[in-house]
Amino acid sequence: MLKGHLDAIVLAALEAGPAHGYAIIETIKKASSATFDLPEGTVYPALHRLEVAGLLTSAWTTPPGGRKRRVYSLTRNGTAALAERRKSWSKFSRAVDTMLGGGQAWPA
Amino acid sequence: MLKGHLDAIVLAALEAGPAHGYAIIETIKKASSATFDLPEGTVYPALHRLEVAGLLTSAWTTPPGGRKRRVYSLTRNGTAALAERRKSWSKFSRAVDTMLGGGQAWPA
DNA sequence: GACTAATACCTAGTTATGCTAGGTATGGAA
DNA sequence: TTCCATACCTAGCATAACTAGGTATTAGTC
Repeated sequence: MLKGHLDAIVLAALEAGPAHGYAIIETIKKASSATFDLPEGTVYPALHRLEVAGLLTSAWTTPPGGRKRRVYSLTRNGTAALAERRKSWSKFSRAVDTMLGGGQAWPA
Repeated sequence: MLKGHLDAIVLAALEAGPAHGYAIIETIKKASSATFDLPEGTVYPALHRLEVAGLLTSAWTTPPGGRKRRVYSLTRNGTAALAERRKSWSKFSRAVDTMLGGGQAWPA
């Protein structure tokens, strides 16, 4: 369970530039050292949600000699939402760290 | 939304010693500087879940000149589960910090 | 040429979680 | 006696993430 922070992670993955769903999954997997190996059934619906919410836009592209891809980009609102999510993650994680006692319990 | 970490927080609140539901809510509120101001409808069912799962035990007590309280204590399994939760929180939060870019974005 | 793996997308339905919104009851203070 | 804080409870709702299926193309292997 990604525990409500999926949106922030997906938005963050798109901060560096537009990408398609499958690539986003790979990016998240690599960037998190495989801690987050998200099934497609998690990510695709999330992308749809975020697009409906106006935080992303998508466009179908067909690279030469490649398959059709749906490429997502952050909208202005998406960028703002990401900043918001970062802030609330920061607050949330600091509070949990405090509750669980220091938060520095397991280095490495 | 406590995002799946409610159990860890409740277990941690009981680490210092047995407590009843209402007190647990107050403890969590204070310890988190009111970041977590949990409604009773969140905490009581969670306590029941944790008891059914064998991580807590409860006993009704009536302090002299006071109301009946249900006091919860960590079981051996509860203590083990807390350690487990701490570990997975640590892993989870480090991964999210990395994804969101350093995690040190908003001090204070 | 056939098969398999990787790429690339999708959705219906299940599950769990946390919350809303209600309810009960007692003790102390105004 | 009225109100607030304490102290417990539950039914039902909303949402999130996952399972488990499906389609289709390209590249590589046998």
